[in-house]
Amino acid sequence: MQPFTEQVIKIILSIPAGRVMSYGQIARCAGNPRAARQVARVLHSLSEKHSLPWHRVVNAKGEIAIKEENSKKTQHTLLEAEGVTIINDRISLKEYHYSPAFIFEEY
DNA sequence: GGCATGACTCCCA
DNA sequence: CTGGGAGCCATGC
Repeated sequence: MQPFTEQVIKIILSIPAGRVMSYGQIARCAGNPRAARQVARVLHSLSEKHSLPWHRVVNAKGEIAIKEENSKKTQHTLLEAEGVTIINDRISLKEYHYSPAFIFEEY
């Protein structure tokens, strides 16, 4: 067993360029379907320290979840640079949603 | 142990 | 489409 936070970090690191995952799905893959908020919290506090590809993480609607305009713009730019098309600040989850080959079970 | 925090999600008006 | 409200729970002080 590993801390939920580490599971989350590993999953985020496993997201390939040009793909995105929602907070909810990351939480599910970490074995905790209702921990979407914890995922958010992890990013809020650890993204910079761990150099995580947080720009590949969006909310359930495929929109950029971050509030700060500056970072939001950065994420938008980074995603398009990886080939993700963003229409009306919305990403087509059908096309870009990523399902990891592994999944952490309940621990 | 208690309490606040959080870049969420789901549901309904 | 927007907005509000409830549920959710790991983490840190």
